[in-house]
Order: sequence, then C-alpha cells, then structure tokens
Amino acid sequence: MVSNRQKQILKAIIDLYVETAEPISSKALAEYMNLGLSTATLRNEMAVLLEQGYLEQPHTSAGRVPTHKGYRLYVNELMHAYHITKEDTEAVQSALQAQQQSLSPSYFSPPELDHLLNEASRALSALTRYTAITVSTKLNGMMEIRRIDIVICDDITFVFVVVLGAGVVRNKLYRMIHPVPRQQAEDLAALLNRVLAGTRPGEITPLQITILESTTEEGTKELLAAAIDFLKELSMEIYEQDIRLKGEGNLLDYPEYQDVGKARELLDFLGESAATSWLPLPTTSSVVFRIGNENLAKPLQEASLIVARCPLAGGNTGYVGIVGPTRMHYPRLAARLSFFAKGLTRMLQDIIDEDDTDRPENTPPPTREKQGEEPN
Amino acid sequence: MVSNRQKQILKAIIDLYVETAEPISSKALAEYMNLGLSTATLRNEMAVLLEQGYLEQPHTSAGRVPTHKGYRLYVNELMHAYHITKEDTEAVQSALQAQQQSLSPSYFSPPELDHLLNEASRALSALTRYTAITVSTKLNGMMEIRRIDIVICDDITFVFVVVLGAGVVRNKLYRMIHPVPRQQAEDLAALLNRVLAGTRPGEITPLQITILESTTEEGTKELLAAAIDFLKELSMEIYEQDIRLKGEGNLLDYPEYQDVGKARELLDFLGESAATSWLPLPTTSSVVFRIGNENLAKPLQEASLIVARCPLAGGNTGYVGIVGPTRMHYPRLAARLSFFAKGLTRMLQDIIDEDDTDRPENTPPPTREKQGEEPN
DNA sequence: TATTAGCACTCATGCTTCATGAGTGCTAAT
DNA sequence: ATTAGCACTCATGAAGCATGAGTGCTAATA
Repeated sequence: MVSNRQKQILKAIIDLYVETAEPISSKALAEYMNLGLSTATLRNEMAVLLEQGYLEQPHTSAGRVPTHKGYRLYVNELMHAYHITKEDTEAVQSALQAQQQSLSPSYFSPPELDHLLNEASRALSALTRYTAITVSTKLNGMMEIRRIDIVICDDITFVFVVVLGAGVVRNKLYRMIHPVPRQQAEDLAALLNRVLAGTRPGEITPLQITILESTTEEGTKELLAAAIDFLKELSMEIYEQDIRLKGEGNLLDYPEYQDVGKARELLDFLGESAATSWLPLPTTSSVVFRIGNENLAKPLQEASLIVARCPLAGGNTGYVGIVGPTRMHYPRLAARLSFFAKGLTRMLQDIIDEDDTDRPENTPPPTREKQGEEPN
Repeated sequence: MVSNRQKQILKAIIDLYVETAEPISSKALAEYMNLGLSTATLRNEMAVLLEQGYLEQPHTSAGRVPTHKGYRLYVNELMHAYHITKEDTEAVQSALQAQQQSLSPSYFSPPELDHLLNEASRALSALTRYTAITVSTKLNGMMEIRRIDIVICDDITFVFVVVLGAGVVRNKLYRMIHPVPRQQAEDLAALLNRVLAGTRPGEITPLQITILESTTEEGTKELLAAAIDFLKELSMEIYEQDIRLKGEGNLLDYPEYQDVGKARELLDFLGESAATSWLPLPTTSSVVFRIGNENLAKPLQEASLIVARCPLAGGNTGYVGIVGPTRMHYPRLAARLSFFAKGLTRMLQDIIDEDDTDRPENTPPPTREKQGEEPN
C-alpha cells in the first residue's frame, strides 16, 4: 500500500532526481516540496518507499534514488501531462518543414521515404537529446497494385515494374533460361494487370494465382513464376521493418554513461540490432514506456525506451522513439515524441493526399475505407 | 636529417607504442630492439628525434610517444609490408561470402547494393575493430541506358523506368497537368529508346536533347520535360556519394577514447557528416593514410584514416576505409583493408560479369573499352 | 668521435591519513 | 502523527609521503 502522500513524495523525488541526477536527501526534498513537513517525517515516508521497493540508496548515508519500479508507478499514475512549449512546437515544425521542402510534390519513392525518416530521426535526436529510433515497414501493406508492367530488355531479360498507390514503384530484374517472345511477355503483362490490379500485394488469393496459371500458355510459365516470385517478395516486405538510429552520441552526455564500458555495451547493442524485437510497439495512439529492467535485453536493463505510434500512409504504421538512461523526463519526452509523431503523420498524409486526391477514373476504386477526417 | 639508425629507432618506438599504448622508455626500447646499444645511446638518439619533431614527451620524466610527423615518416618510409595471415584471409572471405549468398544471382538493384555495402561495412568493422567507412556513388557513371519505358498509370500519371547495365533499374513517378493520350506516351517511350539507348546518363549530349525536342509533338512536350528532368536527376546521382559508417562503438575500446568527451566529439562528427569532404579518396590502387593533424576537421585531429579504393562495376569507384586513433597498426590495417577492397571488388565483378556475359544482340554494343583482363 | 656508466633530478602514481559534512536511523518529546 | 535532537556512517577531497620509472647531463671509455 502506498499512501497518497507517499506518492506525492515519490513524484517529487523523481522530478527532482531527473533534474539533478543526484540522490535526493530529505532536506532537498523538504525544500523542493515546500509542504509544512519536516525532514524527519519525510525520512520516515522515504523509508517506507524504500522498503516497498520504489526507492533505493546508493549507500547508507546517501539520499534516495528511484528504482525502476518507482519510475513505473510514476509514469502510470503520478506524472502530469506535460504541455509542450512554443519552442517545442516550433522546433518540431521547423525540423519537419525542412524535410518537407526537400520532397518534390509529385514524387514519392521508397528511398525518398527512407531518407526522410533518416532526417526525421536526426531531427528527433537533436530535439530530445537522446538517441532516436524510427521504424517503418518496407512496404505499406494497404497500398494496392495499380499497375504491373514488364520491361523487355532482351528475349531472356525482363524487368517487372509494379506501381502501387501513392506513387511507390518497385522493380526487379529477372533473367530467364528460355527465351520468351515479345508478344507473349506483353500478353502476360496484360493478364497480370487484369487479374491483379486493385489488389494489395499481401492479399493476393490462391484463386488469383490459379487463374494466372491456368490462363498462361506454356512458353511464359517461367516468366509467370518469376512474376509470382516478385509479388511474393513484395508481400514479404510488408512485414519487414526498417529500423534507423540517430544521435547515438547523445547518450554520452548523460552521467549514467560516463563509464565508457556501459556506453559501449549499449551502443554496440543498438548498432548491431537490426531487429525490432527489443522495441515495444504501441498498438494505440498513446505513448509506451519501457523502463529499465522491464527490458529483456541485458544492455537495456539500465535504459528506458519511449515509443510513439506514427500512422503512415494508408493505414500503415511507423514508430518513433528514443532510448536513454532510466533517469529521463518522461512526461516531457512523451509529449514531444507524441507531438513529433503526429507532425510526421500529418506531413506524410499531406503528401499522400496530394497524390490521391485526383485519383483517376480508369483505375479501380480503392477498396479501403477512408478514415473519417476532415479534408485538408 | 634523420640517420638510418634513428629511423630504425623511430620504427621500433612506433611498433612498440602501437602495441602497448604506453610511452616508450629507453630501457623498453633497448630490450625490444635487442641491438648492442645501451639505453644512454638510445636516449641520445631519442633526444634528436624529439628535437626534430618525430617524438614527444607527455612530461619530463616519461617515455616518448610518436608525433603525427613520426607516424607520417613511418608510413612513408619505415613500415614493412604486412603479409596478411591465413586467419585474415579466411575472415575476409567468409565475411564476403556470407553476403554473396544473400544475393540472388539474377538480380542486382541499388537497394541491394546498399544493403550489401552496409553488411560489408559491418564485416570490416568487426574485422579491424575500428569504425568502418564505405563510400559509393549512388549511380555507376559507366553504365549505359539499356531501355527506357513509360508505365502509364492513368492519363496524367506516368512512371518512367530506366533499365541500366548490370540490372540496375530506376524509376520515378510524374504527374502531368494536361492529360496525355496513351498512344502519344507510347510514341515518346519509343523515341526515347531510339535516341538514348546505349548512352550513359552522364553523357547525354545537347544534340540528343535537341533531337528529342524537335521530334516531339505538342501534346507530349510536358511529358518529355519530365523525362529530361528524370534523366538529369539520374546523371546527378553519378556524382552523389553514399557514405556508411559501422562499428562506431569500437572506438570506445581504445584508451585514446576512454575520455567520453573526446569520444563524443568524434562520434558526433562522424554521425553528422554525410559529406565526404573529410575523407581522402585515393586515386590509385594503393592505400592512403591521413594521420592526425593532417586532417582538417577538428574532431579528426587526433585520429587517423586509412582508405582503399575499391573499383566497382564497370569503371565506377567505391571506397572502403577505417577511422581510429592515430596509434594504429598501419601496415596490418592497410593490408587488411586492401585485401578486403580487392575481395569486394572481385565479388561485385563476379555479379556484374554474370550479368554481362550473355549480352543480348539486340541491344547496341557497348561503347566503353573493356579493360584487358582475362575473362572469368 | 661514438658510446656508455653513473648520478642527480623530475614527476606521475598510489598509498595513507585526516577532516569535513551531508545524510541517515533512531529515540524521546510534543 | 509529527518532529527535534543526536549519534553514527561514509563518500569526498585534500595533504603528505614514499616509490620508482625515466630522464638529462657529465665524465669516463673504446
């Protein structure tokens, strides 16, 4: 049981500790809280919190430091909503706008998205002074195939080109063993369009495959197999995540990582890990925290993660987050992160909208439901 | 003037210092060199080298440490060629082969090259225990255009697809203000092929542009402008460099970067710098060194760079290198780097060759001169 | 003339000691 | 339930000191 007053004390300790990075004494706390309470009373309460595992002592005659459990209680119940300042707003917006300008309005390709998110990471790490993480799927699973084409290089070399929604284009070159006559390749392209246009790569049905296979003449079986291979690869990409880290050096600013050994351990882990297994991905629009030993990975045991969801074009989801020592200003960072994620979403939405507004009549209508939002 | 014996002493000091990371005393030197010379003699010689600026003393009663000037003399004149060990060879080869397997034989696209070089950087940093750098141009300037196609999405939306040598494909989506009839777009694609196939993107002549413009009818002027814009963008990419860094954390292993401030300065610089302005790019096949204060960038003043050239497909050039404290084993690292670069070149050459051997008859013959090498 | 033995001098390093004071836990008074 | 008071703990930093590795210089030696 934690009394209300104890919670207030815990909150004050954490707020103060986050600021000073030094163990909090009963005296400092009394001054900071400015209630009518004496240090002795606070010491008693602190002793209870210590007993319950919300605080710990570096050594007998030192102040108290929050434990991971303490931080957890803090983010769950105690922290105030942080109202981002005008400076925050402006910093985020100017950072995003700088990126937006570099995007040509009529064009949006995966490497460009990659570059954009790279820059966004950079901006985020500069903004928060922590190491920034962004995650996105390689391919947006909600985009349907608009068009498939086969570029014929020679009679055994073909490039499949798939144009998806929002101007995303993917291609892959295949080389056949047996030559394929030009006409047959063109026929196959037409067939692929007929059968697959309007479908999402992840949602191609066995029925469609069957139709393709049964309609295809003998000479293009190999080419069709290549096409199916390509589409399968595309559909895999929907589940592959791109992860980017920026501002690793920021960690070295914090007293927690003055020990080079600690810093190296974490930096190595972050550098090696292409996987997102250690990253909590929030399923709602709220920010998620993973504090200290809540992390399974050893190098993260003394670190915290804050991650926000960031809806990208057409129902796809990206994530932005930060890593740092457990002693971080959770409410402020959560607010900034959330604001940043929203800004990024809006910005990408703008681009997509621009691309989708004048959807032509001769392409199949989108099957997806639009979210009910006011048009821009 | 530096006598021969002084050079030998300098060499020994550097070799020993690289190993121990501690100032070298006359006694340690005498033991290490094992000539019949007394410590007093060595001290005299060391005093001369100190005077000449090849050595310095941390404090009066301490051993000697090589200066940047000392290292420079060392790499220029003193160091022995290092013969890489069997372990080195095997490590490099297994690292490269691991990558090679992940490449599908018939397919080679820019993101895949990017991924490959990323992995190569990783392998290099693991191999050398330094921070690895790889540089490549975004587009190989020697590849000629094999085919241009226009994928028609609707009457105002078009995707240009350019297939270059070695299976590299680029595309870009454009949106017109005025609709373009299907037939006209197809005509333009045919025209573009006729005029530009076989040309390198960087070598499109004003004459070719003129031909295109004069042949094009009024309705496709806008589309042609888009095409030219795209080609211009491609030709720009030839001069844009992609730079990748891996293993930043390795730096923290060295005593030189135990000071977090120093480490942060360098890591920040490396993380920020997308530019290659600070990286020496060798013009010959030999390895280039940039030692300590030979670097203009302040954060690199205490660091050294070693860079090897790495010819990529078709006359294009990439670079691989490492960064670390000035105290590094120059001959060994140079040898490893050089070997690594050669391995990478050979591996990419294999892929390209495989792609070029069966060059079809119906594409124009290459205009480039082949280097006189035995076929694989 | 080149080398070396000898010696005084320097100075980083690590150890101990010591004083300081911030901070605690506990007890008894309010 | 709160608090004043007090003895106790212990990190911190300064000061002093011994140690010894390493030097520069001089004079002897080959």
